[in-house]
Amino acid sequence: MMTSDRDLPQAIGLSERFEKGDLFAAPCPSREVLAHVSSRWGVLILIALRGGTHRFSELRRRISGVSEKMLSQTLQALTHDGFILRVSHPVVPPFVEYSLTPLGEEVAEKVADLADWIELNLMQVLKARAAVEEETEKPKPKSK
Amino acid sequence: MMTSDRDLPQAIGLSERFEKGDLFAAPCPSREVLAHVSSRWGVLILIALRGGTHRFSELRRRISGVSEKMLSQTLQALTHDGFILRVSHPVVPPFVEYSLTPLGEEVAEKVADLADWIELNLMQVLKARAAVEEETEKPKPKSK
DNA sequence: TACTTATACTTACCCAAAGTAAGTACATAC
DNA sequence: GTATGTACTTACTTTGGGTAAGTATAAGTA
Repeated sequence: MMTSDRDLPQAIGLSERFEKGDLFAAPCPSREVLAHVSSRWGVLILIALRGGTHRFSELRRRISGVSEKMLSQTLQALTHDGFILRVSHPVVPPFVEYSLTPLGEEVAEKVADLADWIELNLMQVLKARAAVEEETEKPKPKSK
Repeated sequence: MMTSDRDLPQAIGLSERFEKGDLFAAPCPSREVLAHVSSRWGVLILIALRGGTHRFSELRRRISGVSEKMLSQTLQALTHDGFILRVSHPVVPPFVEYSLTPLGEEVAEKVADLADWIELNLMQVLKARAAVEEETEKPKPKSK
């Protein structure tokens, strides 16, 4: 009963049912796209590439904490979605360049806006956390 | 050697080392905050609450596909970060209201911007995918 | 000559996070 | 007295992410 969407006839394709995209609908492909760009490493990759073209190993060094597997995997997803352009030079050792497509630059901007907000307001969040913890851990210090 | 940050003396706390937040640094708490707001359900919850106060069960029905466990868990994380205000009325059956704090409204706006972009440009992404697949699956149809 | 380094990956393995299903306490409606 | 609705939590299973190692090749070093 939670999956009422799945019960209706699916003669028409997903892309026709969601020309505009509806994130609140479980079967809408926009959720997948959002998952890619808002993923832990997707965000950082998009922001890093705003600075221009980068090689695989440059991204790996820039983004502290990514494993090669996840970097590769996330780059593939974003390339597949048309946000990133992958140019491979068939030389040895391998030389591959990644850059944002026009579509990618647009999302990257939105993602960067969000990231910037978080970086700028980090202290406020940390303070809010402390306040919330105080309230919930000792319910009545000396309330009226 | 990838975790060079962990090797330096940690006499000072994280919040002092990152007053401004640096998402590219693995040990910065801003990554955690970003993870909460950009998580699969975090995004949808924040957007849903932009429309005003909602009860737990209302959110559950609105956000197609969330389990009660994940809704509860994500609400707790966002409440803990100070983005959401939880007001519990001690009646039976339970009545709990969730709403955005001023801090929450700010992030929610950024998140909604990103979400809106994705919903609006879904078709472009879907087309880009088709194009990418075509290129990679049949390398040379009849190239020059 | 042999060893090391560097590149851009993939693959096997493991564990933590996410999803599923059921339980809880109480009250109102049928 | 059986069912329903509320806001959760808990136990269990599955999936995804993280870690480490492997791969092919060439230039650099001892």
